Amino acid sequence: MTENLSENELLQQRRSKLEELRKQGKAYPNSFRRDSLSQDLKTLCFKMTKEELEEKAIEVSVAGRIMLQRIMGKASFITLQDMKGQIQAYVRSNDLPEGEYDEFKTWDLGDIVGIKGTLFLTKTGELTVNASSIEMLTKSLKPLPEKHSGLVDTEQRYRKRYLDLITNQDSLEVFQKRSQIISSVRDFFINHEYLEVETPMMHSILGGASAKPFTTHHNALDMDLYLRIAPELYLKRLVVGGMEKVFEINRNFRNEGLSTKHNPEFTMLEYYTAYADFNDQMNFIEGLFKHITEQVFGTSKLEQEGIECDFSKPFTRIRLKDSVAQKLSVDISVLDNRDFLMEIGEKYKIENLANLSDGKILFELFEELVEDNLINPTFITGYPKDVSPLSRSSDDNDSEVDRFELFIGGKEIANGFSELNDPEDQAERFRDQVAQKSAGDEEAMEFDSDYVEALEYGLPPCAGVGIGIDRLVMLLTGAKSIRDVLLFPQMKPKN
RNA sequence: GGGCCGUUAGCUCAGUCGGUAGAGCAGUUCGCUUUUAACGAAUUGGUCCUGCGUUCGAGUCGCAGACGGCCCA
Repeated sequence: MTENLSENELLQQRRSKLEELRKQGKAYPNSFRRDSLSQDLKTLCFKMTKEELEEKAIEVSVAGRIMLQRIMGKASFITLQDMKGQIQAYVRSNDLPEGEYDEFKTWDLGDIVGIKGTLFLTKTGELTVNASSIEMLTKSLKPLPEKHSGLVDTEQRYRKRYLDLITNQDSLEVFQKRSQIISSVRDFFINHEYLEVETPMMHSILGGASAKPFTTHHNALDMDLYLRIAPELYLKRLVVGGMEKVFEINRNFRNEGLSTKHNPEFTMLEYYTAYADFNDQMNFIEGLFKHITEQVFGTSKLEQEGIECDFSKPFTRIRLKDSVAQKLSVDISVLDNRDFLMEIGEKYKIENLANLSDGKILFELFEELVEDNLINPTFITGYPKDVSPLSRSSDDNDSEVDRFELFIGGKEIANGFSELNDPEDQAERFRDQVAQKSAGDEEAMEFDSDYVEALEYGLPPCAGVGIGIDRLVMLLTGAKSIRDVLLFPQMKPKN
């Protein structure tokens, strides 16, 4: 927006207040230092009586944004908000130098101020700073959203997240929880001797997942690069290099539509463990979830879609084919029958049916019929090989791979498998991907010969897992949209 | 990509059958020394998302578009 002459009256009023501060040399100072945060003071004084507080006469400096004002003729209450919450201050004309109270009365909601004074309890028992000195630290030129409702307009909440955070406590709490969840994940891995690493975000070969990429260009090298869709192939190179336990928490980019479940950039946890298989990883995940829920929420029991889930108990494990057979109330053996699969596939309107392999049809049926109903934490195993180009083939069934996905609340939360470490098998799977790509599959991988070479040096038997952090945070905070767990979700620019 | 819904004061929202644009909060002015969504009185403030059309007259009806939300693919 361009600055124009007919500027809003509210803005003009505040600007002239700022001009007055400038004249007095009191605009935007940075010499005030606080020594206390709102919630810390409340915790400190929690059990003290009015008399005890008076006797101790605790001197504090607090700072924050004015969220509420109750202005009276010669004394006022204001509510300050800082990073930990809110605290009330009592500003009395008699306790301030001549003229300051009148100046104080021109302060606006949203201004950022510093206050020094002594703690006391009001007659209704609220901890309050009795101001002995006050200072305007940052004049706010724009009025805050309405004080009761906060910022409601969804679009503005995403575009101007700072206003959402100032006025909506719930929103702030989601992001505090997000931070705690990620810390808790890091703790868990570091305690289990994993090394945190960062691998390239810009890839010259597309791989590690099935997705459409963003493309960018490196000028000096005059070459196109993809923003990564997954870190997998780099992390496994590190395992070849002897980093036997590695994890990375970082952004992936996928060139797809936006929805309540998708943002073009999203955060992924991936980790790899040498000398472990997919069964070990399922056990490990159970431990991870128990750790996160207990550490962040203080309980392992959280409600999902109206059902209480206990994350301290072992998760349900069921084979993909069994779950589909159960849903259809048919014997598992009929799912090996192509004609039957075609018939059911038709019934559930699966596209391009004739060109799909049996495995792919089964997979699509699973997504269509079963996925949404997996509310309690459930591991699905026995994935078809042709939807899993990087997974190790199952020892006892050549058409399946040693892979699982974890579903909670009807959403896919984790995907893991025993890694394919046979370079010849891997080369074969890449060739298959390339064929699918030239047949028009935009999401197919490219042949990564450098990766195959790494495998030729020897990737120890290992297993890896990817967990979508945004979805995990949605799950644990009850957020309905991924935009509610991303500070700045992708939006179209206005104008 | 398709369907439905939304966009009115800084914010939260009303606006009937097409006939001068409304409230609460915020702001301004006055009063008020323990209030707490402070209170009482007065008062300022509008690109009704944009464009085109219908009409004597459009916030309201029609068409197109922008942005957003939800659902579906």
